[in-house]
Order: sequence, then C-alpha cells, then structure tokens
Amino acid sequence: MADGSPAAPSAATGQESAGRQRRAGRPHENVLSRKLITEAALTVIGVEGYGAFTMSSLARRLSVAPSALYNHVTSKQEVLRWLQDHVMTQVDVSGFTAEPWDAAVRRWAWSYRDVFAGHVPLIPIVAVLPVAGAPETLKMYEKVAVGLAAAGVPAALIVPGIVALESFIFGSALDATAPADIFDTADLSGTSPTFTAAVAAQDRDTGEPADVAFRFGLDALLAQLDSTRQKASAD
Amino acid sequence: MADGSPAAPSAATGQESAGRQRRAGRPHENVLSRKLITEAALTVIGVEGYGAFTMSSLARRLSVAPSALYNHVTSKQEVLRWLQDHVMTQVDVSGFTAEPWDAAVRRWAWSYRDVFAGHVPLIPIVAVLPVAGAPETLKMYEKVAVGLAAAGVPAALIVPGIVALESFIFGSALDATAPADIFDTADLSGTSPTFTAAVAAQDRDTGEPADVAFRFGLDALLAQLDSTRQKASAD
DNA sequence: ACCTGAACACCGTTCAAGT
DNA sequence: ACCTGAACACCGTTCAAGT
Repeated sequence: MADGSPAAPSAATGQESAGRQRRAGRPHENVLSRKLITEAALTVIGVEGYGAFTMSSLARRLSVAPSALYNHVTSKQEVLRWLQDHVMTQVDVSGFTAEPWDAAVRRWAWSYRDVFAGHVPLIPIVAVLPVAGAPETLKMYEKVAVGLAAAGVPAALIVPGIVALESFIFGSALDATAPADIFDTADLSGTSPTFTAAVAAQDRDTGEPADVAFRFGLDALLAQLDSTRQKASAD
Repeated sequence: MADGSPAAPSAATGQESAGRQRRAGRPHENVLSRKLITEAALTVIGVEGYGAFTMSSLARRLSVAPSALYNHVTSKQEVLRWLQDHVMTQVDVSGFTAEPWDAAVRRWAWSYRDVFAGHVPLIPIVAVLPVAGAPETLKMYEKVAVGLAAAGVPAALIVPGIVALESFIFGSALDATAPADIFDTADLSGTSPTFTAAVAAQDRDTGEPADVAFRFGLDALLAQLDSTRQKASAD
C-alpha cells in the first residue's frame, strides 16, 4: 500500500523497468523490501510462469541488479518460502466462521487446490517448511483446526485429518495441471484392456476428470472425519 | 544383464570412472544405452541424491563426456521420464492376484508412497506424463484397474478412484519426506492455541505422524470405494 | 553412428567499490 | 546499510572434428 515516493529517480517504482539508470551506492530511499520482492516475484510468475522466474528476472522487474537482492534475501529458496506463505493468504477459509463444518472444509479444500494448481513449484516447500517460519500458513491451520474441533473431531485426530486432507489436496493440485489426455491409451487396448475400458467408461458429464476424482476423494475424507466426530459433552 | 565386453578399453564397464581415456570417434562397442543410462542415473541419485544429479555427474558415472549422452537422449527431462517409468516397477502390485481387493490396494498404496518418497522430484513427471509413453506405468494401472473391476467397483468410477488414490499417495510421499518437527509451534500457542493443542494431542503411540495420516486417508478412500461396489451380475 | 572437446548462453551467488 | 558491476563456479545443450 505505502509505495512509490516521488523523490526516487523514477526507476524505483518497481513496476516499470524502462526507467533510467541508478548509479552505485546506497540510495536515499530503500528500493527493496520483503513486500516489494514478494509482489514482484508473484508478478513475474503470473506473467511469465515459474520457468522464467530467476533471480535475474526478479531483479529486472524491480529495476535493480541481481546482486542487490542478496541484501534482503539469503537465497532464491528464501524468496520461494516468502512466496509460499504469501500465497496461503489466497486460500479461502471464510467458511469456518459461517458454514457447517463440512461445507467449510469443502470450500477450503477446493480453494486450496486451485490456488496451488497455479503454484505447483511451491508445493514441495509447504510440505517441508516448519510452520513456525510461516505465519500465514499457521493462521490457516489454526482456522481449520478450530473448525474441526468445533465439529467434534477428537483432538488426537485433528492433525492427522488435516495432514491427510492436505496431502490429498497437494497431489490433486499436481493432477489438476496435467493435460486432459494423459490417459489416452490410443491403440494400447491390447496390452491394458481393463484400464483402457475404464478410461473410456469415465462419465464425462460430471465434470473435468480431475474434478471428479477430487470430489470423490474429498467426499471420502469428509465421511471418515464425520465418523470420528463425537457429541460434545459440554454445551 | 548383458554387459561389459572385454574388447572395450576397460573404461567402458560404466561402473568405475578411474579407467583410462577413450579417444574421440565411434567406439567399436556401444558404450551407452537406455538401460545403462537409467541404471547409472539411479546409482548417482541413490548415492548422492537428486541435488547432485546433473548431466555431468551422470556422464562421469558412465565414464563418458556429457555431450555423449545427447546421442541417446534429447534432454535431461527425458532421462527423468525414463527414470520415472523404471521406478514404477518397484511398486508392489503383487496383492492384486493374491489377496482380497482392499488388502491389495493397501499393499500397493503403501509401497507406492514409499517408493516415491525416495524419488520426490519424479512426482511432477508422473502426474503429467502421458501413459502411452510409459509402459511400466501403464502396466501398473492395468493391474490396479483389474483389481478394482474384479472387486465390483463400477467402471465409471475406476479411473476417478485410481486418480484420487494416486493424488493422495503423491501428496503423502511429499509429506513423508518432511522433518518430523515441522508442526512444532514452540511458543506460538498465543497466536494459534487450537492448532497448538491439536499438535500436542496427537497420539504418538500409533506410529510416525506421516504414517498415521496416511492410514487415515487410505482408510477413507477404501471405505468410499467399498461403498460404490456392486454385486457382479455374472458369476 | 557415436564418441570427445570446445564453446555458448545461461544460472545462483559472492564480493569489492561506491555512496 | 544497500546499491552496482565484475567475477566465479556451475548448468544443460550444441556442434565441429574424429573414427
């Protein structure tokens, strides 16, 4: 929000790379920050994709030399961690304060899958990053945990439930990016008749294959969670 | 199996890199092949990990110049595709001809997860690679499809069922590689009390957290599959 | 056909010099 | 403290020359 001071030599807006050169030495106003770097990274990825996301392209978008980034970041990996935690804020957890628990989980899960289908390279990072270093991610877990606890899921099963849901969501995000025709077996019915028949027998009216599979798995996990619920002793 | 001809200048065994130089020009016996390249890649990865797997390290293990690989391979990506299809042969599908359908799915799923927990970088490739180009992968799908069909899972649900299982398995393979303490919230109980309590309330006696979550999700998917089964009209 | 060796266009990262 | 610009040690890949 607070951005773009007119004092800087016009290249420091971070949005246009056409501005004039800045000469060496510390500028009077800071040109970079975690917020600006994260936003620029998101823009580069949104416009050119992850394949084109390099420290160079990031620096270019910020109108800065690549080496300047290392005053704010220890590695490209750290930029990706910042990105991961930021992207988590795009996941819709609004249901947990407004809807029945199962509708809330569904809304969250679909949104989570969709967000990370657009950020597949960040998935291995979430799966491994300690939550202590990812405040937005932790906030999301807290919302889900509150929802499940309120629904009566036993305390000991909340984390396994979330982890199982999350694993399914990440795998499904990957699957959602696959071309629709990966299972086209062409003339392979000779070697794999049953699988070939199963591919043909899919019901294409119920949605994209990836969506049908996601609904199936999500229903399964919700049913399992439902069966673990216990009536609250209080209230 | 058919390997190591004594005619070659002793560097051509592909197992030791200490042998003497081979001079330029086509050798009398082929030094490289898909099989040798795949095996060498697997060795490099097994010994040094994916981080050290480069075209250079692969060539070194084969006692060959990096550029020689490009006579057999169009890109590093293709080596990874070969690797992916080869690794699939390590997944245990033996249950589908010997056990009840649910025990077979369980054996397959645990084995599938374990195999790819050791080959995480291959996961994005499986998820996107057309099965037509991956014969071993296709063979695996065929086995699973036969198992589910024999169990009475409706034809239209076989592919969604497999995709849902596979998505869950891939996400869980990722999760299984995470350090056990990612959820350690240290002194964060102030900002996320419910989640922190849920982490503490996990039952550590029932196995590794990743295993508990995997069992939970697998049970869920199996129960959902079970509920779709119909008695066969024949037999 | 299939190897070597030199070369190319990158990559992430480091560091001295400048303000 | 924080920028630029030069430099470093890689990377995957191409290609001419050799047999």
